[in-house]
Amino acid sequence: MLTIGAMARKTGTKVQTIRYYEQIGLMPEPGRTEGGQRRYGDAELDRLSFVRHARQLGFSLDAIRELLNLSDNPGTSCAEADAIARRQLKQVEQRLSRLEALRTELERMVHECSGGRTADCRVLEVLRDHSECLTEHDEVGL
Amino acid sequence: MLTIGAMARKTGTKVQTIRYYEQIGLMPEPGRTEGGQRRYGDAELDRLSFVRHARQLGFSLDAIRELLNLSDNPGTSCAEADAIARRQLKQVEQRLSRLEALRTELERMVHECSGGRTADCRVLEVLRDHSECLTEHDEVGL
DNA sequence: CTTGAAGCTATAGCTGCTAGAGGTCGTACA
DNA sequence: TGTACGACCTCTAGCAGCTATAGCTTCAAG
Repeated sequence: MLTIGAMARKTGTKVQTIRYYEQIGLMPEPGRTEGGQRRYGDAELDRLSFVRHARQLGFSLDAIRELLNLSDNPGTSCAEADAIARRQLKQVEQRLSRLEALRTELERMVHECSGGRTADCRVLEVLRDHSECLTEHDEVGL
Repeated sequence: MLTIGAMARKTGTKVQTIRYYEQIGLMPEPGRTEGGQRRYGDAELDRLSFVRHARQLGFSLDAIRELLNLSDNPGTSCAEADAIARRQLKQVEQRLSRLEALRTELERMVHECSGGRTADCRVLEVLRDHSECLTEHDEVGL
């Protein structure tokens, strides 16, 4: 039987975060000692690992909830899990291309700065005048 | 004289967001009509454009506050603005490499899914067992 | 003079945690 | 058996950066 602290150590999660997952229904309510402290078994450890791993891959808590449901019903088609993963991949790709545009723009800003006075600082100038941008970059969004 | 709605349209900002920027001191308190409605001039429009553009480039509101201060004092050295931009560039580069690792991992998950039952869905399997990952991907962080 | 869009304030909510206060439990050691 | 002390408990508030709602007032066109 694992304490919440042991769970936290094994999964690299903060104790508070585990309690938060319980609160929002991602983790089940565990058993308690007589004094009211949580005690976990291996199933809960696996579930928490699943959640953490999915978070590291950038899945939202809502997506993870769905994935957990699918994982709990092993007979159903995996098409849905696949769809969720594809959606996530698409998002990551979109973010990547936006970030690449930003990198280009920032590099240009930084390389053109000659180190003089702010009056003619290229960094500030570019920020002042959007038309100087080579790329479109509307919304960074995560 | 521009209404808040006109400002919003011209800069692609929500009206509420402009009021929010005023509240946190990023935008100055504008003049008002007798009835209490905000009226803006060109200086405010420029400032808001600056803020929005910097946001699109991923700068935090705190960084923008600093950049605005520098922009307001044209005599000072632009070294600081340069430093802020470089910091931002570094962050973007870090995010890029993390996202690239995620993309690789997600692609692998998705490509290996054969479309069967969730019992042996590769997507769920990978999530269950972190050791199957080829790359390290601790923390996505924005 | 009326109508309706656009403005106003104030407050709460979103995601995904994280931190703090103030108190209780569990266990190892003397 | 007592006690010390770390780990646990609940509850609440806070972070970024907005966004949305409710309930009201103002502005400008017809």
